[in-house]
Amino acid sequence: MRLSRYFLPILKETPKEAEIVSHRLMLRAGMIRQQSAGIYSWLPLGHRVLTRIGQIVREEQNRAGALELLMPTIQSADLWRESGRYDDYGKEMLRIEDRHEREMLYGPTNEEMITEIFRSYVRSYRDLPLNLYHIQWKFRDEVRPRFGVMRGREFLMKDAYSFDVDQEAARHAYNKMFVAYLRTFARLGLKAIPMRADSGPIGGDMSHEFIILAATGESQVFCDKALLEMPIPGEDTDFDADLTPVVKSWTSHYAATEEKHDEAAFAALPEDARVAARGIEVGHIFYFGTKYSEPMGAKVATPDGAERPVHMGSYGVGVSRLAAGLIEASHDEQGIIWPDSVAPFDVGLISLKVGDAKVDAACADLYDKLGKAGRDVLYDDTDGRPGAKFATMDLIGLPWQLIVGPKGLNDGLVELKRRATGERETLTPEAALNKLTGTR
RNA sequence: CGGGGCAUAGCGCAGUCUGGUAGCGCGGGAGUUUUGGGUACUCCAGGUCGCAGGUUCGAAUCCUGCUGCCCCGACCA
Repeated sequence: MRLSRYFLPILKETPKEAEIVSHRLMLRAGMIRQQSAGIYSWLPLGHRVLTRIGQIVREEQNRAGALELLMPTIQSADLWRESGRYDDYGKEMLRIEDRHEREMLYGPTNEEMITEIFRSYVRSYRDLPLNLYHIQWKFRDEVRPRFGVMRGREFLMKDAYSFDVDQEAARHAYNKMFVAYLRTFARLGLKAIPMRADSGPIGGDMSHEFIILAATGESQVFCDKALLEMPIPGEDTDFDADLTPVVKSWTSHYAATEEKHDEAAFAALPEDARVAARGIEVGHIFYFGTKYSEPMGAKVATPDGAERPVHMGSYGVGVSRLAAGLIEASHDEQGIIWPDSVAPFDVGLISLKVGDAKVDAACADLYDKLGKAGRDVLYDDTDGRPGAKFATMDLIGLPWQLIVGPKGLNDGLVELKRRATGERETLTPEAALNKLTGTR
């Protein structure tokens, strides 16, 4: 993409409403535009990031055997009356009325709807296990939205729902998502730590929040340092095999949010193993048994011939929140530092002198070859000052900056800068290409 | 939902106390200059001063009501 043809409304100054760093940087980098309290438009740069995060989440859900579908944002109040949640949910639910004066709502979550889908087709335990998910916008009318997309009212979430014949099978479904989440967050370049969460009356030990560590996180968390160095299950993980050992290894170390913190247990750890940090919740998985299947009549025939309500769990990932969470976890004074896996572009190609024949030709060649090698390139072909160009690239945080100017080119050289480390390297265009198109 | 605050040009702000017909910086346009880390200068465009009433010869400024937004707390993916 040529910057001259792109829509990248950079702000030099920080809008005053932005308090936390991710919100400031998202506004300054032209990623989002607030439309109303807690409601945002995703501008092209932000949209790319959102899409890439969603894609990684999707790939890992699929790998774990979950099936993607898409449910609507608008739901009928009747459905929620079946579970009893229509009256329980309170003002956080945005209730609306259609032209026929039917009561509708903008879904804050989809347990009822997925249960309705399940019950109308599935009759036998032979069709289980089943895990259905979608990536869809949700709306929760938070009293006080804040921190940009970190805590908006409208947000993009991946929510998966598992259906199993009994609790034991449901545990396996739970473990699969547990492992999928470890992989997902690792691929996003994040250290995410599963922490025991409140599971309500049914969940038992089957409820975990996945928390990423970031200096500016919203809540205090405590954990064993060992969790930060734990190996991530590989691509070749067999999701049909028993995953209990993996889950056990992750849950056997101390990890707790402030609410569940046990000072004594934490103090029992060796001093250098105690990590007290700030965290951001980016995922939540839990088992809730027959909470919805029972009242909504989602039953299957079991091997012994009886009909029983299915055991369910649900598994959320805050996709739009992750965009902000990633920035909280990875930025510096200059701006965002995207991990390679979610960066809106792989390379920022900077022409230091637009109009100079040699520079133009070298840039065009590099742009072309990088594109053909499958790299997303943002080519700054605008007629601006070098300083401004560098500042913009640093702000939007592309992993690599390839800098082409007349001085270097006279010696047949260009400069390659790694955004994360600030390392610069002067090399030939060919060498730069090799480096950028080698391993991702 | 309790407490506090803000609303003046695209963004950041001054002007409001003490009423007299709106200004600065950044950004945008034209140009000169500069040419490897937000260059300097000149000129230009851009505002129903959040909305509605009221007071007054005259309201961004005083009064009343409303709306939107932000911050702290409680709550939450």
